[in-house]
Amino acid sequence: MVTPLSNSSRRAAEPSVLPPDTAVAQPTTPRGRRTRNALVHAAREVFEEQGFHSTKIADIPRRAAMAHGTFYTYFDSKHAIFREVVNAAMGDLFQATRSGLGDGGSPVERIRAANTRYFAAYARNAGVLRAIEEASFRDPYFHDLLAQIRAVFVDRITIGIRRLQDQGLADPKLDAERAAASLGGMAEQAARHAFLFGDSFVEDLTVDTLTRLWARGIGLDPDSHD
Amino acid sequence: MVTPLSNSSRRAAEPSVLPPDTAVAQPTTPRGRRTRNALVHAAREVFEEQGFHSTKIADIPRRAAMAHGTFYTYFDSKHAIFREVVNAAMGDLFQATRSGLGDGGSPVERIRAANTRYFAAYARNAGVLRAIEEASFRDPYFHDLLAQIRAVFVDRITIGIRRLQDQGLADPKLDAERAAASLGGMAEQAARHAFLFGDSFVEDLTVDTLTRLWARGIGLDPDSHD
Amino acid sequence: MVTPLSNSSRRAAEPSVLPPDTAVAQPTTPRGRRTRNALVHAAREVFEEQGFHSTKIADIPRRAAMAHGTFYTYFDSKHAIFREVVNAAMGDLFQATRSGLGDGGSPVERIRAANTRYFAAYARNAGVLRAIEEASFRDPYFHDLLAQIRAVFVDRITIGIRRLQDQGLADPKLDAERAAASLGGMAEQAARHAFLFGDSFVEDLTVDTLTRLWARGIGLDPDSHD
Amino acid sequence: MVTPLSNSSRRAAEPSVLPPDTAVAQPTTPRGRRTRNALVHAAREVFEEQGFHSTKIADIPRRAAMAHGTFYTYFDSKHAIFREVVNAAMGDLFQATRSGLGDGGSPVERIRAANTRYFAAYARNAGVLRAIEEASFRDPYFHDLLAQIRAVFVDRITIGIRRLQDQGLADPKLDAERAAASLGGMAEQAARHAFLFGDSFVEDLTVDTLTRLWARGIGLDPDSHD
DNA sequence: GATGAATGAGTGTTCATTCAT
DNA sequence: GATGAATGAACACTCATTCAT
Repeated sequence: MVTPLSNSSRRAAEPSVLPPDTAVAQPTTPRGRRTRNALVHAAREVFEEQGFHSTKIADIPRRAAMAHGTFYTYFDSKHAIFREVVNAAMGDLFQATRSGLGDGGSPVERIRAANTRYFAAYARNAGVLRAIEEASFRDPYFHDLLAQIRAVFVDRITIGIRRLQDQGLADPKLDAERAAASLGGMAEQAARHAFLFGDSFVEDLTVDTLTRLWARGIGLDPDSHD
Repeated sequence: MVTPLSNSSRRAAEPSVLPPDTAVAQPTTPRGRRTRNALVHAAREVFEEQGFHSTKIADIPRRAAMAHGTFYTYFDSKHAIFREVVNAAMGDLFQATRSGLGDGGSPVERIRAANTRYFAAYARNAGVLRAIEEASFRDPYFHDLLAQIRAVFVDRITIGIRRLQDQGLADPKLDAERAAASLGGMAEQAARHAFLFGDSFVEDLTVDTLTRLWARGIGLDPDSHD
Repeated sequence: MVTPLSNSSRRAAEPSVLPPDTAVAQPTTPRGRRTRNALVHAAREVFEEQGFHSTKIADIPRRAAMAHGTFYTYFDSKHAIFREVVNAAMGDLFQATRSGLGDGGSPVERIRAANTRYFAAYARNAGVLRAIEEASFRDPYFHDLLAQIRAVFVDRITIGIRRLQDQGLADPKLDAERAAASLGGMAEQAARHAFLFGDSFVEDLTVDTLTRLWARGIGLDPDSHD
Repeated sequence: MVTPLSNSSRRAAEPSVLPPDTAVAQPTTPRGRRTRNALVHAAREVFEEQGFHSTKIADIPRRAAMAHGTFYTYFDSKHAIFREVVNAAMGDLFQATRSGLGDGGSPVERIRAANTRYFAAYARNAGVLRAIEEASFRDPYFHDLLAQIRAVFVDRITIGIRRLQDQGLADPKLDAERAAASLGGMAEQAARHAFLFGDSFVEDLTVDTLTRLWARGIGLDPDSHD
């Protein structure tokens, strides 16, 4: 889902979505570090432009203006360097959707704010997210990664719904976790279409519609301001 | 989205999502027809098992127990035979979600019924849908195909929402088309997770949650029975 | 060379350039004869249009609007059917350059007339001649065939030069046979460029220039009329 | 025609018959240069032995004792490497027939000398010329290349004939360019038969006969020594 | 005889990976 | 470390030929 809502508490124990790196070699010299960074940077560009499968390993050192063989000094495979690219992008996604949340405003306003931040973060990382999705069809590592990312967001949303249920504001008959999965999926799908597949996207209208459906779906009155 | 709602009317003019076939040769003899069918069946199996990109052309005639070259008697490319497989699966998807609809019951019950049929049809064709998604990342033909399929479902849903708005049952402030896209996306995403990615799926609960969110999202009371 | 001059005598013993056919089967029924003829006719068209190597066996029955397999009822190979096509064309070439020759006029006029007939016959069979040349690079059969055709023409020319030398009209220092080969080659090359390679060809001027060079080359005065 | 005559002047502006190279990669290291050269050398051998069409790409790296894939490091296609081979051979042909020309001797002696040099250069490059002719039947690039080569030689001869006409030595009624094309064609055809098709070739006799026909054809007395 | 489907050896091309310099 | 050339397994595609109907 890769979708927000509250998040509120739990600044600490977000499960590590980012598995340990298994790069071939960690550079020991500054020169080595520079080369490695240049490769990762080039890789992000190439993956964004060409997607995962169309990217040939040779494309990456070529983009970084270095010799083909240099790639293998630092990475085993396309898979390995893509992990690095993904880790950076996912860090941004989590940070952006977490920071400055959960404070003021009515529940509906907080849903709207979370959705707005979510769309912004998704848009920034759309190229990488697209490549992850593409890779996930054949690569269990990236499949699981996406599942973990979604779980984080679903957890956040679940907590938010439960709190609203506890406060008597949301429909107590809803299965909070399943509702969170559904609503998060709705937001993710909207973002996928807007940013991965290039469907027309009018931000305000989309966010507004999503927020109305979401709020009313769980039993809030989207037009109230309490 | 690949999601239903009503549709009721318009049994006739669903726009053709299935582009004209461009097969290399149409067999003229029964034997040829059998061989071609065997290839298409084998292809469906292989695509379901291995996805689109991992499938090598040679896998298909091998699965059908015939010579490699026979493939090229009937098809130009992996792309060409996959179209055939896809056409059959999409035909089922449209038929199943269309037939026997829109009749009795309250609006909420009709939403529930449509979602139930949708999930069933999606499950039957999950393997092919997964391969289409995979192919769509690199192949504009399949990208557009998915867009067209979604458009058909969004249209159906849009019409249903508009009717409920006309009847004073649904929130008139909703942008019907955008709401349709969002709700259809919610259902599609749920189906994707359940059937493409193997998330746990408890049918009744998922359909129930979706239906509640959907109904209340557009302003219906999910617990009313009118 | 494939070039004329006199020819005069020797109506009989022209060496057989056309080797025995080795077709797979000679049809015994009228239907079979029709089928076989249709194949040969189609083959000529296809070879003229596409040349020898580019022609695929399947092209020939397809052009003749019959089943692919029928080809093998009558011919073993592309080579075999091409022989048939070639035999017919070579027959025309010999007949046309032989008939109505050697009669009236001065020696120069007879040379001019022979060249004119030669160019006409070459033009009629240009497509086949081009295909023969193409085939001759890899196929000794057609290589030898061209050599034999040239030999016939060179023989004719040699005899003509010898007669003129005997009559005191041509340079007695010339090696008649080698001169015949050279002059025949000059005419053949002119025809190749004009008809095989599509160089510009102004018939009168080309024939006139060739005839002047040829006549004066062997010692005749091209402007005398005796 | 690929035939000389004088040329004398115009040492400079011979039109470039050799189109720009379109090689895939130019090696940057000595090792790479060695490999590429080895491929070109091997290719020349293979093309000379087997002709153009019978040569399979795999034959070339095999002859050079390297891996199949190495071919594609430097060349796109058989066509591309053949261009390299051809460029070298054509360079020799032009240089050899140009250098040391036009100096001493009577006009007839200069024609004889040019023919002698031409036959020698043709013989050195016979294998490549044969392959070019073979390729030219299906490949416009090589067809045009042959046409350009001939045009260069015809130009040279035309200029020689015009000079002799201006000096009152050659028949003023001759169309110089067409005569050049004819005489050049005669020489080329003689060379083709001798070196491409293995006809018997007695150098002195052939050159002598050609020279006599050529000289007398344009109006010179082959037995005069002025 | 005629048909047209089936066969599979032959060839071209790509690209991840290794390795000598 | 960096370089870029060399490798060869993997895969796509063609087409002459055979053969059951």
